[in-house]
Amino acid sequence: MSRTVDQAAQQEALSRAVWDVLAQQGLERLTVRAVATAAGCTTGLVMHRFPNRQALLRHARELLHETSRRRVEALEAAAATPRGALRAVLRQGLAIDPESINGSVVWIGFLAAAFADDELIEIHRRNNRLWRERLERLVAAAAPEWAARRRATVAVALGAMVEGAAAFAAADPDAYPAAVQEEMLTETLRVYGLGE
Amino acid sequence: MSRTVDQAAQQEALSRAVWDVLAQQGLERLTVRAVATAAGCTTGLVMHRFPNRQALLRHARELLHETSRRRVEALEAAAATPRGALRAVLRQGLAIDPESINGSVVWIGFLAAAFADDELIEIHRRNNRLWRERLERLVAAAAPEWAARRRATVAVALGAMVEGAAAFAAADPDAYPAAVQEEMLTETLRVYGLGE
DNA sequence: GTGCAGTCGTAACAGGCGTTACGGTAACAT
DNA sequence: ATGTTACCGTAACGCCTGTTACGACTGCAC
Repeated sequence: MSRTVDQAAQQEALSRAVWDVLAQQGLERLTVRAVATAAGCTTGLVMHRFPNRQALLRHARELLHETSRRRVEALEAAAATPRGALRAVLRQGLAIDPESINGSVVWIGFLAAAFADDELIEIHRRNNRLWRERLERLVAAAAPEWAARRRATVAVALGAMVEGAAAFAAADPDAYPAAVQEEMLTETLRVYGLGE
Repeated sequence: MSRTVDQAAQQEALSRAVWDVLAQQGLERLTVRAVATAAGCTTGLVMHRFPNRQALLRHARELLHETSRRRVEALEAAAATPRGALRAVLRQGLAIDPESINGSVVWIGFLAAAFADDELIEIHRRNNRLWRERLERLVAAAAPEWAARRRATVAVALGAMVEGAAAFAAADPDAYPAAVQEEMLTETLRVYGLGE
């Protein structure tokens, strides 16, 4: 064997650099060179770790999904009640602080990129369907008496609302402050009979 | 004077070409050459009509806002009741047929591009705030007894939900068919006491 | 110590990008 | 008819892109 480095850690660092560039410079400036600069290396390392730019973006996308899935699962496990879990999981999808605003910008960037990359759109669909199933499970736990169809409809409504609010807030944080987003979520859960 | 052409019509045709490229090829392939090809001309005409690429994108963005505003106003005027108007206006924001799915893809593309263009984000904010005010007015007309705060909260909730659903449907039309989106909207209006 | 394999920076490549320059053409004013 | 002016295709410019090739370096095996 020759010199050993932590390849997975390098891939993760490069993926984080992808997120940074996407959040701070936008999709159009998401170049291999910009990612390398953000990661503090050169294109040599980037192209050594990934076969091409597409593979880099896909790995960054997968890692982002995995990261947010883990965060969501922790929230779900820590919640005291099913309704608390539902609210906590939905709340983390909002863009209510600099970090989550960044996350939403990155999310939109990846979505826009996915329309020009079959594999990226596939990753999006797979993870979005998992997200939707999770919401259905949470809604079912929060309102066990509901029929499956109502659960599904409400899960879609809540998921779409959170995602749309995050997009609005990412593009115009002053117009959509945290309090507005939180009240929107609380109020919608309440009228659906899912308030705590 | 010299030869006369309809400059506004040309700008509109080029803007439509921008939408087409954005919908069919994505933001990354939205080049001046691609727009020219889609419009059936050369880069010569594009650069003759617009000082640069940014101005082209901004014009296309403004025109898109104006077009959808006109469509919304027609729907509003044609509605029989305030609640019918609210529902019709929200409904047109969904992605429920090939045309509106295209529109949503374009919307996401412009939003992603706006994060790297100060003037594009300004255009987005201005129009998004107008959109939000329109929803507040429609909610006020549909529920005159509500306090201003509740009107505002519900307007944000409904607007965000529609935008999020359109984004989900654009990325995964099979998973979010028209019926699912419509039921989501109908159900949410109903629980908010805004059903017809 | 020597060989070797993985590491990754440097430099170059071809291709595509936005933009500019130029010139032939076409319609209007006179 | 002629001059003039806007039109817009063609071709080129320099820049930046993703990708490849190369080679110096590094640490392990023996």
